[in-house]
Amino acid sequence: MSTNILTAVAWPYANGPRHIGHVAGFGVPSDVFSRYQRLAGNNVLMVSGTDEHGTPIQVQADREGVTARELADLYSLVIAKDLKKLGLSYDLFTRTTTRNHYAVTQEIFLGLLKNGYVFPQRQLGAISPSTGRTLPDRYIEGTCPICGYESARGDQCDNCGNQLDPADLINPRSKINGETPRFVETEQYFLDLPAFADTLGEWLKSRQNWRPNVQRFALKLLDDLKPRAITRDLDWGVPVPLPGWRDRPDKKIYVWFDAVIGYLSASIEWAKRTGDPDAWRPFWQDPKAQGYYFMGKDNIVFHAEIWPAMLFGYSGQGDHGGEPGDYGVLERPHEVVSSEFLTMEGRKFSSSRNVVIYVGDFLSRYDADALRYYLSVAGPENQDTDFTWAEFVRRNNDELVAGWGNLVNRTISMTAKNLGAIPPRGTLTDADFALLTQAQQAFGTVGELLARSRQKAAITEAMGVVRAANKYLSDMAPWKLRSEDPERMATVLHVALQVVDDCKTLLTPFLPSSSSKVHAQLGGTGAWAAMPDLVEVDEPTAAGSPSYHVLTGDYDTGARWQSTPIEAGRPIAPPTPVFTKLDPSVVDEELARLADAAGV
RNA sequence: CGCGGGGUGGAGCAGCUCGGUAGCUCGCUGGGCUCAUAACCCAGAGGUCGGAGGUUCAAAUCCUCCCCCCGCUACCA
Repeated sequence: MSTNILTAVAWPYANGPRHIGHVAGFGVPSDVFSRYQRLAGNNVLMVSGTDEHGTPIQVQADREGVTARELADLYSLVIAKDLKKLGLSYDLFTRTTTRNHYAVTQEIFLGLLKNGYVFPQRQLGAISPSTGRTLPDRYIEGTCPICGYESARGDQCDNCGNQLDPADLINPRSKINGETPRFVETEQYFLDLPAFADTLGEWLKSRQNWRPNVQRFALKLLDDLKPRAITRDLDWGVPVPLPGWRDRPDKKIYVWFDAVIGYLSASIEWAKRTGDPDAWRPFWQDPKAQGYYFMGKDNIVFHAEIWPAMLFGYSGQGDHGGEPGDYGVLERPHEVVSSEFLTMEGRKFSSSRNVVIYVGDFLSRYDADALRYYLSVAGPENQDTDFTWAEFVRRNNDELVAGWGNLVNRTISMTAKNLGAIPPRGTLTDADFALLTQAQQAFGTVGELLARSRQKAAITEAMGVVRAANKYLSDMAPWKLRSEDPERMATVLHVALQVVDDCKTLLTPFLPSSSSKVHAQLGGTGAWAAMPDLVEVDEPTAAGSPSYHVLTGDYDTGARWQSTPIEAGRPIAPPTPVFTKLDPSVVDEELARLADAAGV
């Protein structure tokens, strides 16, 4: 009995390349989870895409002298290529600028409106006089009316710490171009969040097994629910689907409102591409389906509060009641899996200050699995963690290479040199049996940890089997048996090879590329862990729209989360190292590169 | 009193929900082995768990107060 599992991965924002902190939050954990669930025999739909609307894209486009669309085109592709290189197994990684996404967003908006959860209201907001666009608080600075600090932000003074209203700033100015913002009353649509206070509270309290910090944080948010504007004065975004609004160049749907709808629109797009337009429904409408949402902690508010509220409202389940829209009653997140933050050599990642390592740069110099290993074993799963190059090199060399890589290498090398093929096994001793049992039981323990998103504990457990196998080889010393007792040597190698094969499977969610290599070195045929493809596509049902690139793939290779008996007789060739040992000098090189970029 | 997370041997972390001789990985010291990308295995040194107080037969684990670090504060995961 397999479960339908929706892996909903936070949508990277396409105003520039993404750094390793981003993929630590949403990328690697969601892929580890999905790959495990597929191995475990569940139906997984993993969707995401680039988030391409909103002011920051527009601002960045202006800065680079291109249109918002051109900027989004550029970085959407850059990001997709990076994620492909990391081996993230999206069923569909698309974009928010598709016709399909616009249509789904507008349907959700109208459904909420019809049920009374969206209403218009006038609001005082800052506008850039030169462009007529909304100027978000964070783009406004001025002199603090309380302490006189000259670089106070629109929402808060960094000097005295007081919360501010941008309209109160003395000499307010735009951080984009220095002009003085105009504060005008404009009409916007609002999402009636207070109408979901009870529904959300009940739902959140009923959630089991969430990471406790996430659940606590989400519940706390409910204490202060206010209606939230879901439109903006902006010409870059999804049109508001109402008479008198649809064609207005200065009113669009708020980027966050459309971004979270991406999970649904991407599922629908995926279904259309499979040839069964209804294929998305089992992942969204079946109460037994499970949606897991992966993100960094700054996104909790959108996934544990706003998105569920939207789903409740669309399904007619808030204080105002209502009827479900065309998509029917939609299921809420089963679990919001949020990571904490990764810092960089003790400092916060900052693209603007060049305290950053971009995914693309990283992967041009180091293997994807080296990064995936680091992020899995030392990532910000439950607390903020610091990325240091010294730690990266150490983890790579002392754990990945010396532990797992060496186990593979010594076992296969000995087999190739002495036997040339997987030997049959003779009578098993207690020690043989103990090791084989430990490996088999690991499928239960590691699997259970992965299902609960305890990935650090899971990979640590898997590496424990690697260590046990290395110890087993030392204890058995098969190299001494070559002349004394070749038959016993064959059995020892058989056991070791079996456990290497088991470890390969146990580590597949974390290290898909290298597990595939091990699979091949053990004489396995066919693909083991499939990788995503980057393909250029057209809109499924909107002829004439521009084509675009998506990530997709067929990930069912038949691999399963279990110990599979190795076949005696399969030829074994001398191995080539699976992992690359790094020279300690890369630490200094990278630190120099970083200092150079930051202009320190 | 804005909110959240954290302070455990040299480094990175687990344990704390359901209190009972402090655990893991790495590093270090000594030894073994030589199949393996000088990798692997064994032994050992090293912490009294940010500080103070309290509850208890017993606290890293519960309560109170304080100190320090990090992040968030709503279009930079």
